[in-house]
Amino acid sequence: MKRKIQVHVADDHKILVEGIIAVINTEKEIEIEGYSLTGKEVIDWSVCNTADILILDINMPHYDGIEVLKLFKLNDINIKVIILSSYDDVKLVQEMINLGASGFLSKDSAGEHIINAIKAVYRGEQYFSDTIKNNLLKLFTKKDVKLGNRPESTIVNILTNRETEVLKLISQEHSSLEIASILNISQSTVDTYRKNLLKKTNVKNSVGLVMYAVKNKII
Amino acid sequence: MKRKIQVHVADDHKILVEGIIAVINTEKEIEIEGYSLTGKEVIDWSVCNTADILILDINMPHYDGIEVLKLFKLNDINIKVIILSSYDDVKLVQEMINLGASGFLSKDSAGEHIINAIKAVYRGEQYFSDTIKNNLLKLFTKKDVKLGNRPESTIVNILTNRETEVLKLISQEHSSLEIASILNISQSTVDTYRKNLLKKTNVKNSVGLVMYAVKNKII
DNA sequence: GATTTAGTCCCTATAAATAGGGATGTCTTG
DNA sequence: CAAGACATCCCTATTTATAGGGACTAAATC
Repeated sequence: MKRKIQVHVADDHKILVEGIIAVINTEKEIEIEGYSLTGKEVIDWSVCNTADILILDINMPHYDGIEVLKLFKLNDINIKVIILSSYDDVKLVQEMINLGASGFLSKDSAGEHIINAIKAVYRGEQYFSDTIKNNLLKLFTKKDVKLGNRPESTIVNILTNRETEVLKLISQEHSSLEIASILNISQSTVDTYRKNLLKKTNVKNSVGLVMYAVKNKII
Repeated sequence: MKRKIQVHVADDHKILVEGIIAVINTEKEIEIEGYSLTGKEVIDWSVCNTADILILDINMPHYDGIEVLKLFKLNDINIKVIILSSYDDVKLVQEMINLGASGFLSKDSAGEHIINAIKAVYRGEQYFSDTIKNNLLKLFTKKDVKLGNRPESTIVNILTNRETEVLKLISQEHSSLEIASILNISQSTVDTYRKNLLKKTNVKNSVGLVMYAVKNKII
């Protein structure tokens, strides 16, 4: 008898997890290996897992999806990952591909897409939901136009780790001085990050930064 | 044969909707009347609905849950509503009770709770998920302690119209000077509103104000 | 080996936000 | 009518944030 595709689901919304399990149970070739409700649980589970595919929410308590992926990369854990995202954020997609994610599903897509995504990723292919595909296309066409004029580098602005850290702390209502002491760096450095953040995110002030952070699920 | 409880589900995440439908289908006494994926669809559906209970996400495109409730109230639509929320925001709960909601489920609660919530609300009771219950209790105990000392009025802080206007403009990255010119008042006045907002919302700075605005769906 | 990227730090200024106080007129409500 | 809530304005002073510049190191990339 053919071995079924083993899937692990990680999302902090239990209802959603149950939904995905229900959908997957309609498919003979796939079966649920288990599920996690926090990033921590995923990390613990990953140490000695036997599943083929992990369906991973990017927005979870303790460790979020991106941190999970980073840890996977660090520790050479090679499970295939399908990202489950509320926002179809193209900037995040790029980062997550680099971190080893193979598929991208948005939560507003129908259940049948999960099945297709799992099968595709199991075959070694990449899978993108339609909304994400469209957004990626838009981005690439935009990029080409800009590159035709001048090779501007500020289109796909991925924040650096440090910039993201600072942004998180800003969003937690910390002042530059406080952030400096938390990160053990000088206030000048924090101010530099603030300047770079404003430039990269193309907003006017800290309020804009927070809105950016909220929209991009950084906090 | 006894008539089943008819439930309509409204959430922009189709996977979640399917999950809820799957959970509800395990229960004999309840059946799905249909579902909506946007606030607009809910409004259209509500005009001539036959369902007993609406499970409503507060966070949806076009019209969000709160706007839907407001329209229900305006048009005297009397369906029983169970709110499905990612945040267990107590301040919103209060507003939504006033707008006629009967139940509150957080998305991180298990599927069985949906069944219980539906049955309770169908019987005419109110239903609150555990997290929301705890938060409400906290709020009330806090209130009582304060009232024991001095009748301070600043516990359940509802912002005034003008304060809300200013908060919205702050969240749109405007400076105090800009806000003054937009509202045709002096900058001093805007600064006064900022001070009052900081005090009422109990946050440290503009960043905190924006986070407050986001959490309370003011923007 | 040269270039780029990320992270770090500094200087000089100006603009904006925060903190404390007080004050006036309107309108509603007990 | 007195009390409170709301909206409006002003003053002083300090703290933060923003804007512009430059500069160094380590690591990765070309």
